[in-house]
Amino acid sequence: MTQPRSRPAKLSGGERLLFLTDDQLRQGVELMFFAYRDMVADADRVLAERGYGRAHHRCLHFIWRRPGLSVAELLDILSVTKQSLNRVLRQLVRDGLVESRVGQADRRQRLLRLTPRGEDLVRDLANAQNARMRRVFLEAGPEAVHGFKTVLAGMIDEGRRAAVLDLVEDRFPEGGKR
Amino acid sequence: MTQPRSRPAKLSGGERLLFLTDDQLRQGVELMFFAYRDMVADADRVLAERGYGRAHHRCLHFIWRRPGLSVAELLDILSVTKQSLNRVLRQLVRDGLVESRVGQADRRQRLLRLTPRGEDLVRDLANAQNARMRRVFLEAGPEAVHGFKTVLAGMIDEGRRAAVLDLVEDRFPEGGKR
DNA sequence: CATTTTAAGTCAGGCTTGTTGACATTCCAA
DNA sequence: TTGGAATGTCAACAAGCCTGACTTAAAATG
Repeated sequence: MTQPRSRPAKLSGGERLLFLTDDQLRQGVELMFFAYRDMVADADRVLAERGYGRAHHRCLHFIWRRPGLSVAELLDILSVTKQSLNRVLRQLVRDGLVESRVGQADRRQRLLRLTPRGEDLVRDLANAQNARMRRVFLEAGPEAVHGFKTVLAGMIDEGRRAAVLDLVEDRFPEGGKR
Repeated sequence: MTQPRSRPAKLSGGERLLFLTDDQLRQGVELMFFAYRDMVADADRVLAERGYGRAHHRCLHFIWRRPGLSVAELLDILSVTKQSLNRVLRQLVRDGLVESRVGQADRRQRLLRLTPRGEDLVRDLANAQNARMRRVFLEAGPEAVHGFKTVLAGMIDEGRRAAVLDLVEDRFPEGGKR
């Protein structure tokens, strides 16, 4: 930091590791900040119309992805405290977007699923957010998208990475759970 | 740069547009969520030791990047309200991490720069965050990193993209401003 | 010069989303 | 049967964002 950014020409043939300078890393971090901010803004607009926030979005999204999951499983995905999740979940149940059933096998559990109205909102949110992604993916091309995903996957904490990728890529190693 | 770089094969076959399915878009969004969350956690740990939050980090970071910028310019980069920024900025000035000087050309302005102690904290924060980026970039390789950046850049709101990329890539088109 | 506009800062109050702590319920295993 | 673990709820608080309504100072404008 505070070093002169030397910039010796472009990536020339045998030039390796030039993409690992502090400057390159900083650019990666800054791009994550700006891109993430603008990405979530799309969904925020839809949420604001209905008086919800990002916490509600995340909650709805992962219930949609794994219908019938327990509160504990959702807690694990979101990495928040159960008290924090519960406030949000209570609103969604009260408003009829999420249904909470007592588990049959273990009656301590509450198993969550979307109601039809919940599915409607999730669809609206996905449409808002996917529009940006679709345009960008199309412009950038499959090569770039592949690199994008590779880097993002690598940024996930090592200990959780496998489980998160199972979720994202729709593999369900513990799938018989409900 | 935004051109699809014509490297055939290498990906999952010769199929076209398969990377634009709703499922692929969803994966992109989810990966952004998980990767961003884990990335900022690195800096959060350093911040928590000193009693600061992410708002302080962003503030310090962009003052470091553009020493001598005005409050209005910082406001524009961060896209928050001045009340919100001011609370944070006041703490940083009080704690001696940021210096606020009256502008010479326009004495209404307050021009911001880091003190040596501010630079120390920025360095610590950058080290914490860069460690993850460096490992990931190294593992993923320059091709993937290029794709990563291309996609992120495309996700920035079109109206602001050019200005943001000037900032990120260290070009200063409006650089004579102070 | 008088007026208007701009830059910055402040006070008051509200919302979302995160936190801890205390507690009730349910299940299971010693 | 009893104690511990898992699950969920209630209450209180903090961070960090927001809006709205000002004030002060300086610059720009007519």
